[in-house]
Amino acid sequence: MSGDLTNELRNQSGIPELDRTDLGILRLLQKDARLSVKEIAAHVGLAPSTTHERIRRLREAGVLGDAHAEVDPKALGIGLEALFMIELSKHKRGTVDRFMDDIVQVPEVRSAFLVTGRYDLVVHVVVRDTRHLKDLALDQFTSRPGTARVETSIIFDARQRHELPVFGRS
Amino acid sequence: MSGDLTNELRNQSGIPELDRTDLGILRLLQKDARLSVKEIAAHVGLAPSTTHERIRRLREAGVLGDAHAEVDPKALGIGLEALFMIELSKHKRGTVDRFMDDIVQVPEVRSAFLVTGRYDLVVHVVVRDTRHLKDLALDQFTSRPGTARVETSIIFDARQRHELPVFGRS
DNA sequence: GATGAAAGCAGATCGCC
DNA sequence: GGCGATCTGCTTTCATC
Repeated sequence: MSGDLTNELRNQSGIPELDRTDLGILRLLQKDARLSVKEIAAHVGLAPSTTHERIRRLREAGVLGDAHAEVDPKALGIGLEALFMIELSKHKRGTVDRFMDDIVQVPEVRSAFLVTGRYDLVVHVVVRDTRHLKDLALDQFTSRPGTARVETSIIFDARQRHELPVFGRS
Repeated sequence: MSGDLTNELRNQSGIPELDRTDLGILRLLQKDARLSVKEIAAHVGLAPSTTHERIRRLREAGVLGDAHAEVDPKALGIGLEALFMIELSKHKRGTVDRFMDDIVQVPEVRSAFLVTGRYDLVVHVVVRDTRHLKDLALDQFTSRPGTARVETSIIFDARQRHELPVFGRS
């Protein structure tokens, strides 16, 4: 491992310069992380060895992160998903950071957002059924110190994009 | 390929029975989809060939889906994320489904949830900056037919879990 | 940087238990 | 269903340009 290689890729803002090929590689791996180097090479028009080196550098620079497999929630007994919209009573840094750290440890929590606006937190949870949702809301959220109010929104339909857009830097 | 193998795994509810080993494999691949079959085999205590067959069956049954690589948003010029909380004026099936289909095609949209409660939709978007966020809100959401009101919540902090909990079926 | 060749290793198949 | 041997093909490295 050479830290110097990483620095070569980075400009003063700490963000590596990415060319069309890099962006192509990132796009393909966001769509399907199980693509072989050979397949990616064919798509971006380079040799497998070159493509392999590009991928290695993108990983080393932290631009390309881990890959995560999707699993069918129903197969795990997840029958219901919901959003908790939460208002906090205290807004001190320590309290809020602690709250985020704590709830992300709750198994049913899939993601948590600290936001501006009417609510302070939006938390996406997965549960077995409505009974489970009630228990989760009461045990882990409504009763938590620092929580002023929790609104529960059942999720009827969810859509996901796995490819981030590219805006460049100017 | 044999469709019969899939059916062997499934019970009358269309969900395959999963044993401890299957759940272990799913847990590992959710955490890191790039683990080799050999590494997974070592963790679950089976031979690589057996583990390989387990993984093949989980994929065939649709329990194990695609894998997606994470990319650093900053490297793509994404400087800001937000949630749009949307109230619709029409709640007919066709209108709502169409709305979901449309917005998930917008490059800045990362996920969209159709929910119960005060709002009808919660949409997670990624943008370059506040100017970009304003343009996106006005051009793609506020002005869209069927939209009654849009509240914008800037995301200060976001946490994600990649491992789903297991609730079993009883 | 990119390349092709070589080496090393993982994925995939199969007969057997 | 699980196992180990086998074969194939990909990943990874490296000398060369």
